[in-house]
Amino acid sequence: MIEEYQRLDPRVQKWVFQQGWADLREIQKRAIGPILAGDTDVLISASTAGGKTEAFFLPACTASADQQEGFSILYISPLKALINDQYRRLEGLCKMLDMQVTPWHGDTPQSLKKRAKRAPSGILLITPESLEALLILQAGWAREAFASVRYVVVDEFHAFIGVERGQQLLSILTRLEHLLERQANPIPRVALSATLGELDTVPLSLRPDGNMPCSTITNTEGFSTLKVQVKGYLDPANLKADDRRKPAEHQICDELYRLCRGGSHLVFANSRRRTESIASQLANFCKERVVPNEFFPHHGSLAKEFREDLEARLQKDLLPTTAVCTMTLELGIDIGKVNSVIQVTAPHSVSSLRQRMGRSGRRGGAAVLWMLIAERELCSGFKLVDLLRVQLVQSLAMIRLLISNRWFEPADTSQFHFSTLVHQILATTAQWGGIRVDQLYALLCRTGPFQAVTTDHFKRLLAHMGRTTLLTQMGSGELVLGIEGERMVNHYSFYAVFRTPEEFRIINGTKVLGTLPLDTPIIPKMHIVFGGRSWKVTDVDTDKRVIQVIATKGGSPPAFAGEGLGVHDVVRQEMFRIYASGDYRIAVGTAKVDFLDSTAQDLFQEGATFFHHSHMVSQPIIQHGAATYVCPWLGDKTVNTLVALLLQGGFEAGAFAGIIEVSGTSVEPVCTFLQDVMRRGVPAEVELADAVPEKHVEKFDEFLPADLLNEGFGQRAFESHGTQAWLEAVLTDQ
DNA sequence: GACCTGCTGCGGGGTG
Repeated sequence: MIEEYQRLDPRVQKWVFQQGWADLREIQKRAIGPILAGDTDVLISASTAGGKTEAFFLPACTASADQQEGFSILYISPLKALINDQYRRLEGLCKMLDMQVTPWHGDTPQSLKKRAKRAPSGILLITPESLEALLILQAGWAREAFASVRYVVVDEFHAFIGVERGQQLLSILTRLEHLLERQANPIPRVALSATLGELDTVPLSLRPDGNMPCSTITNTEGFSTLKVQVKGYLDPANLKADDRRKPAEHQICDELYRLCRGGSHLVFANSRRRTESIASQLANFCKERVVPNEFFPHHGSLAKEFREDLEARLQKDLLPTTAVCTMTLELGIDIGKVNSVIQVTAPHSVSSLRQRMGRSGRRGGAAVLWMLIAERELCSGFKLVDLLRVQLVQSLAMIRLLISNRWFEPADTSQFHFSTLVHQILATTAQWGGIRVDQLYALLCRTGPFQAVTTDHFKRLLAHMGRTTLLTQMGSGELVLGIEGERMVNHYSFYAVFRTPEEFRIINGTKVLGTLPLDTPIIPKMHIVFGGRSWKVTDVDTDKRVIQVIATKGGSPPAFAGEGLGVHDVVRQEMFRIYASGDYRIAVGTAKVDFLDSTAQDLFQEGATFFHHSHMVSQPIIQHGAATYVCPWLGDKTVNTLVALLLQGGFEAGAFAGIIEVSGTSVEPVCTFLQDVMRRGVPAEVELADAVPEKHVEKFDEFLPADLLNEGFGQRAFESHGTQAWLEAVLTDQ
């Protein structure tokens, strides 16, 4: 391996020496060959703080240090904060090589942009949205400035796979190669990513037409040691004023105070609302005990200065600090490692749990995960979900899948992304001024990322875009922007492909505390919790979109916006396995490890006992109280499909945590109906979507014709084939 | 019963 190091530019070697590094990491050594060769795409996959950035930049800078004119490295990041980080980190190395580095995003000073505009050179650090703007507004300049680009590198690539923004990025890269006439001789794409699930599928996510081979470099180190404990809490029913029992959240805050004070921890509380509420309770505990506060909230609605202060405090590691946070501290930002990670309420997915756990484990020590789960004290008339203790069992299933099976959810790459296709049709048309239909289809769907879109889809979409004046077809057959299309493309809000709810600024006096996405009314005199403190609303200005507040004591949390996503088949099947065996423990060699405290064990026994008394091992459809329950123990696409079918059949049905409740009926009519559905065959996803009234989920969905909207929505929400298979498996013998 | 990300060009006013 020493020879690999020798292949780096002497000035790069000198920089490595100055860092005081004893040696390069394994992935850094292994990346040198493929990056220097520059004849393949490269996937570099390693855990947080694994040295991925240097693995790319050391050889890439070696290869391009002496190129004088034009950008040589195009670096793309999903976060502005990450661009600023990388700018600081690259300064030293690039000074050594006399290379220019330019950060370029919405907050970058014009002076830096102007300098690069006059004399583009070296490394450009940019967001997909800013790159989109360059292609649309400055295509001629871009063609010159990027003419000799040697590498395109995408940071946090996992954050792009299978989502709208990733489709846009891939489409932009295809358009760039086309603009530079590099189709026959593509620019190598390098993806830097946290460890990914199914590595074999990633190259196609990086280059959908497979027009260049891909080298994969991963580090093999996993968690060295792992300590996990699940703690259960009982939320008392009918609390009275003089009750000595405490609500579950209060018990959890007591526990958090004990576990966290004096150390460095991350508490993931899943919603901004719960994040606020827990952080403010913990801050109160510190106040009551007259000790300095060390508990702070961190989420996307909080003003940047509050977030950055907390990030800096965590990174400096001089004072004990606990961040109560949402996924804002899950990836990317460099905050170092913490003593432990604490998950309050069930995680949303195994992959997110895995990312979070990766934040723990200092200096090669054990990673520590606590999971605090509250279930309600049982009362008469309770629903199946409570009786089964589903939240607890879902958490146990996720821990087992992560640790025993080393499994986590793969990205969903089967979507059409019609909304982003509308955007890319407009963007490409704007970039070229005019374009032929066949060229557009070849670019976006044959070489670009919209491979699932057929020529038939494409024609129907273009016809609709013509009818709604997004596009106009010239006599020559060329497409140009229509009146509505011009209006959209010329507004700065066009460049991003994801939808944002309307936000209000929260202001105390003259100080902006942060922003709040609003979909429920906030009324004057209402009390809210924000930024870890309680406030009283004094004024709501709907024109300026401002909420004025003054400080108070106590108060109920604000309502935050958001939408749900799906639990995977594999998670629900693992839950079924745990219920059926009555055993959640993890096998280590021949021994079985228990990782629950006594309250959690009791709660689990309650759920498992109910499961067995109701014969749910063999009976997926049971009656309880005035309702019948259908329990497929499959992912939310199948659950959604069954609910849609039952509603069409005239039943009243709804689903909670994967369990379908059909009210006011018994097992027999439900079975008869589902057997009938099975014999006729489950309708296609697109037909099920037709019965859903509100299907506008993504930003440009409102510009789709009804048939494409149904097809796209059906694909993301339903699963007909799997539902048919489940019906056949459980109903055939009955 | 979620969560997160991003954005141009131009004109007017102040400062050195």
